[in-house]
Amino acid sequence: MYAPTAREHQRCRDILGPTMSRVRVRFCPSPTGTPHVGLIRTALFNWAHARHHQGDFVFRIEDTDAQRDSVESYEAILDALRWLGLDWDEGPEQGGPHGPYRQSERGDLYRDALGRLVQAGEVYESYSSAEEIEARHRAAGRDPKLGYDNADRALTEEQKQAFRAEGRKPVYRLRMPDRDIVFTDLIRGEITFKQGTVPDFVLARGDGTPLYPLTNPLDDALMGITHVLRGEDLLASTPRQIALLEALARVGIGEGPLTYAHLPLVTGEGSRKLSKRDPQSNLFLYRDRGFLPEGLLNYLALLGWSIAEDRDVFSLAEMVEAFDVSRVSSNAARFDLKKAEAINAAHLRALDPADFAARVVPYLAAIGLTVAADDPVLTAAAPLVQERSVVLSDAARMLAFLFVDELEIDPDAAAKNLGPDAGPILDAAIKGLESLPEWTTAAIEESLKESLVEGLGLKPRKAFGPIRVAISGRTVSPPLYESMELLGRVVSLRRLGGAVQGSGGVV
RNA sequence: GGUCCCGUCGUCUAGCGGCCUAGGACGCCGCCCUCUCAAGGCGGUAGCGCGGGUUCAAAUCCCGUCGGGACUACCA
Repeated sequence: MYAPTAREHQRCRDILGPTMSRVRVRFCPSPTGTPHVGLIRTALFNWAHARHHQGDFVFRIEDTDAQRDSVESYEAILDALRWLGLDWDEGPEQGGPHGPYRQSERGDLYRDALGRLVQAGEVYESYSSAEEIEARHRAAGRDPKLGYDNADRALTEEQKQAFRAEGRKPVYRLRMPDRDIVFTDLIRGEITFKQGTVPDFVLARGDGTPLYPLTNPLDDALMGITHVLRGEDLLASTPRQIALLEALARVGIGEGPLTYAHLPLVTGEGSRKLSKRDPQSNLFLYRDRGFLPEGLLNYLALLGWSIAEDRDVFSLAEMVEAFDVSRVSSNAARFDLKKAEAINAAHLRALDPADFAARVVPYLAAIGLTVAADDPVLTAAAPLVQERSVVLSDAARMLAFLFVDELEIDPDAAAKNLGPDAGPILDAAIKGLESLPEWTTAAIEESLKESLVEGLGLKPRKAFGPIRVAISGRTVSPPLYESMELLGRVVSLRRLGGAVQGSGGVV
């Protein structure tokens, strides 16, 4: 029977807070571009946190930038989550009590909140241009890159009138509190931002267009979010969000600051954040190659989290059971394709053979081969390639020779194994095989060994190379005798005969 | 420049003051198995950035230093 230790209990309280209220997390991508593996890792950790605590996983689309957002990208994100099996309790195409879940449809809410903040004096109109701010810093001998200097905090009505008369448009800025902002990050511990280091920031344009710094925390408040698990790249914006959440609470929206956990960055080669431009970041490239959702998710989980000291292959269900955000590592993690492949291969090998066969079908289709999931040849051959594959496209490629009419022989393989030496080997093989009473793996093996190893006195390696290439077109293939049995006597002999033409005939 | 985060094998990590002559995994190397390639088995390679301090005892706590990174938009 499970009994939490004192430490686990304390950690649980730290995570849930004193009220132990229902956990609600959110995944809130902006639909720009292709889903990034780092983004998906964030979704995974949020999802796992919600499921572990029997909480809610809210999915929200932050499409407030008409310039960059696209429907393709929106659909790609939904496609990605569905492919991976990360289901959401509230969100697009699912609904929920806090909708709409696309920010482009929440304009009224933002206007209302902004109005309340302005009325309460939490937010003020600011007319300084970037050039003016920089000029003031220079004049005062300060670093010009310091950012906004809070100069418009106390503008009088006359001054504002004067600016408007010049035709200038204001922006709305939140008045930051005059004190340090301290919060406890679930992963990093206590973090302090000194008073005065975070300038008043822009919430909305003069025409009322709400910006991310407003909409993101506001929606969190409106949707009752309790925990924010996000990339470390957003750590620096936390004091602003806390200040906003406090201001919102004062005007009757939400209950103040949330609990934060800043996940380590996912880096690429070198130690830089994995770029959106780097193909390695593109989730769909992994799907196209035939990564399994469970394999990729398992690997992504390893980027910052570990399930146990001596294990790193696990299922999603096991992850949900064990996931504890406070045990996520705080240092950046490099995306390592080799390891991702190894983890995926482990999941691939663990698949039930019929399941594996069914999953290979789309990858056969991708190379132009229409094969039914219950095709007997596929059913028989799938297990032979299952443990030889890292991704499903590997399996499809290895299986292809069984389903093509005209075998295409890899030129390198031919050069290596179908040279002049091959003629006699192929001839001897054909001669032995032709008279076989039964076309079975065992019979084929016996025949080939007899005619080549014993008959011609060849080393097995030397003997079977040409046969393999003639049969499969490649130097790497499923086990030879099984392959020949599956191919059938007629096709096998035809391919061997064809190879003789191409090699021995040249001599 | 400023603010903040981070620093254990090449990489991802375990480690929460004695169980650490630092454990696992990927990678790499070697051997075994073997019709190719895998898988599997066995063995090996390699790490606490540095300097102080606290302590009987530090990878673990503190300070400093060096190094890396993120952010620094009327984008999200």
